[in-house]
Amino acid sequence: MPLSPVVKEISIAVIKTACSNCNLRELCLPFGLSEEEMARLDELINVRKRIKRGEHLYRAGQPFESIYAIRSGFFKTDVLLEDGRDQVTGFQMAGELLGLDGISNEHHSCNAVALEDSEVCHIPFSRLENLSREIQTLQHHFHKVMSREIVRDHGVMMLLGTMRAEERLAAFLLNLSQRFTARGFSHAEFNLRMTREEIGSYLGLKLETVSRAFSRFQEEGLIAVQQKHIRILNIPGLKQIMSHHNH
Amino acid sequence: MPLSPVVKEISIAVIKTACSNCNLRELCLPFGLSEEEMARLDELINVRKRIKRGEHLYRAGQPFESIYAIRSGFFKTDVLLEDGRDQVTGFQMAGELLGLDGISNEHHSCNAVALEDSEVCHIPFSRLENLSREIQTLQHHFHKVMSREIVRDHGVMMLLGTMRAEERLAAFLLNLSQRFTARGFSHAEFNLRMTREEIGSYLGLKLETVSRAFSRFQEEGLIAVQQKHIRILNIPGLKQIMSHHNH
DNA sequence: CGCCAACTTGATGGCTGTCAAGTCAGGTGG
DNA sequence: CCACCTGACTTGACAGCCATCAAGTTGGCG
Repeated sequence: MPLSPVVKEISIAVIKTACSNCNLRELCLPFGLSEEEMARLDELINVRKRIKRGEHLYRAGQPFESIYAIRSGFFKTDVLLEDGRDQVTGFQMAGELLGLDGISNEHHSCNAVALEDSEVCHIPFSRLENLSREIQTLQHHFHKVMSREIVRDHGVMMLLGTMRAEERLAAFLLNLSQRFTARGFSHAEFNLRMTREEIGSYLGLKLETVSRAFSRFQEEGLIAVQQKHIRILNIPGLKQIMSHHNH
Repeated sequence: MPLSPVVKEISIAVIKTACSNCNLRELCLPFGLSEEEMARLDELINVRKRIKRGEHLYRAGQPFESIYAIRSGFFKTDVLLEDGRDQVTGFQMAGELLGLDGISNEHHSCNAVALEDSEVCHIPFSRLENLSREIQTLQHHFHKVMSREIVRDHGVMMLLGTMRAEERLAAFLLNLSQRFTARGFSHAEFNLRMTREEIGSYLGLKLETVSRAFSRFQEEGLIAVQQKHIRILNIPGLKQIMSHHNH
């Protein structure tokens, strides 16, 4: 497990918050809870932090105490190998949880970095465990969230293990589109928060290959790219590329 | 989520069992429990099933009801894409849990196949949730196990995203060796339960590439290969290959 | 003994990495 | 306001790793 160097203090503003008023509660941890149960969750999740673009929410090696729910913004997580190689393991957006990897060792096993100015809800993990021993719905939903993370990771393994560059990028764009849609944003038009290099790292490709694939998609009329701005023009076309698997 | 066809009934022998007598309890779910707590877990995990080599423990698409602890034997899990591609997502051995991916959807998202005659303990999941609402140690340990699975998957993503063929195979062998050691077997000599094709699928390589890498390791005196029998001769050498990352 | 699956080894080709040069956009300072 | 600078991106040329195709070998089992 790579240990990170001493961490400089990051500027985090702290605000009161409440799940019961949060418009993400259908996506996030409170899903399925009654009014009264949600009030109890509110007692626990009462701190919100602002993280500025580029700042770390946590770093690999730091003691694990809390998980975080993204209230707004965009994050990446990445892992570092001893020999200097690193890889982005995921991009997280509003309503998703960060820090689940830290439960296993009592230490975080990856870095979480804000890709834009963001706000997260701070959830002390032992208190969450306490509460989920009392609220079955919460317990079960939390287990589902962890399990979903495992399933997601299997999907990424599939992508990395069996797909070619353009298939990977198509899958990536479709995934982003679907997640933006679930949050009420346009499914067809969005700004990428990450660089080509970060996309490449996530997809197991070099940034040049990502760039070429974007250009190729544009030539074929599947998308319109202008730097970080993406418009998806042909979703079925992308799906076909994703599962072409041609010989 | 790929749905599997109707599943033929598999021959499963059912036996009484008990965690308190199990020599894997330090690796498995009962870890850290008191005598009395373990007795309560025993009430829940009272069925053991035999799975013969080649049989499925469960299939993608089947309703999820239970997780399984491997009592003895060896499994693989794999996922299938709509277009026919598939990939092995993991190899599991004694003391490890199977089925965690099914919690998220109420349906299994992968297939679990025995690679040798095996025995598993059947753990009804809702009863496990009930009990872990009462036993904090059990709850926390279960969370750790799920989290460990996430961390493991990140490691595989790293492997698939950044390593070359020989690095992947070295990492794979070292991982197997370490897990055999943890179970009291020789760290240096073991039989592979899986084919070259299954290793390749897991590592994102073709079977020919796996075979060539084995031959290369043998030429270099790092291992001795005879079909499925492996002797590891030079662990530091393998570690060096794994993290060579040379230019 | 013969068959078959699993494996090994060789030859070739293609995808993607690498190296390099150039373009673009945004931010800073004069 | 504009020039400049820098990081991000694009595009091209080439090379290398691994996939593909093919042939042969091994070992287990009926």
